Amino acid sequence: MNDIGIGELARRAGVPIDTVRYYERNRLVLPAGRKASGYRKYGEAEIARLRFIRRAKTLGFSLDEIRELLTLSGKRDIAQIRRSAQRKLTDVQQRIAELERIRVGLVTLVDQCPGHGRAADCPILQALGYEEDRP
Amino acid sequence: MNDIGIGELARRAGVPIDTVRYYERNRLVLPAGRKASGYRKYGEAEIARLRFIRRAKTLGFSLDEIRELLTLSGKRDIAQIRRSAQRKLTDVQQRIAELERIRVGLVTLVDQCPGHGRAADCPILQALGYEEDRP
DNA sequence: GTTGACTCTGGACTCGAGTCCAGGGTTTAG
DNA sequence: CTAAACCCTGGACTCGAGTCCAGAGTCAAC
Repeated sequence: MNDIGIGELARRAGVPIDTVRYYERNRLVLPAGRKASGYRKYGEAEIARLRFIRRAKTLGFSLDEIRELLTLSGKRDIAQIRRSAQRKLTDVQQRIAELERIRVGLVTLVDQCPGHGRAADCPILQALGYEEDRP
Repeated sequence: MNDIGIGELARRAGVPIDTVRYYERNRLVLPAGRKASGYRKYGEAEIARLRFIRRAKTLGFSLDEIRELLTLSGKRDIAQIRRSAQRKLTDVQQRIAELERIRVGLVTLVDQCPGHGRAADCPILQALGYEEDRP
């Protein structure tokens, strides 16, 4: 079950090989080990990790943020874990709320759009144009 | 209420001035007009638009995608609007679902983390490591 | 009517996140 | 044994999304 090469890893995780090596250089995914030849070896854990990275990226997290997310549970200091996790959590909740607004805007657009509106009437814009004069 | 300059627009929307001009070059925000001097003029609509762009970006949308979102309701062909909006909607729903998984992972981490786990036990990883062998 | 803040254009620069070689070794199927 | 497919390192390249000038014009207020 373990011990797949970088090629298979890349295929199973859905990213290019070069990207895997790039992530390694940036300490996001380390090989489980190396063969005598120097070939990288990976297992199931690395596949999951890569898939997580891929998803988190489409959600707008930077590689730095993803690295943080991934190392959260590997930390020693529990208080610090909780603080970091709490911060990320707030962030994630905000993102969900904003996507929710966009979703509502899109639904409105899909099933009620009169087709005659100015840009200013756009339900998506309306869903997002609110509050906060100084960010 | 209308007729603010690029400086005030930038301040109110929370983006740098250069970015506003950059967005203009890329057809995301056009000035409402120009003064005799050539100075750009903006109104409330542009503030809302810029804020929308800022938020959408943190959600992982590219400028191209955001342009699409913004022009959706300005189109003539209703059928096409509905198709595009439907596609975006699916996308947005997926993002929400994945953020929801991350959120659950973080909550778990925050209020149940035993502090002794291997990386493989990380609730965030677990929340995202699933399905799909070929993407 | 000059000073300081604001704006213009055009182009160069940066930075994150890859992507793509070149020039080699390794593994495996036939 | 050898060809095809895989993998290695190091470094150059790209692309999106800004960011930062230089050199020059404009506006407000004193």
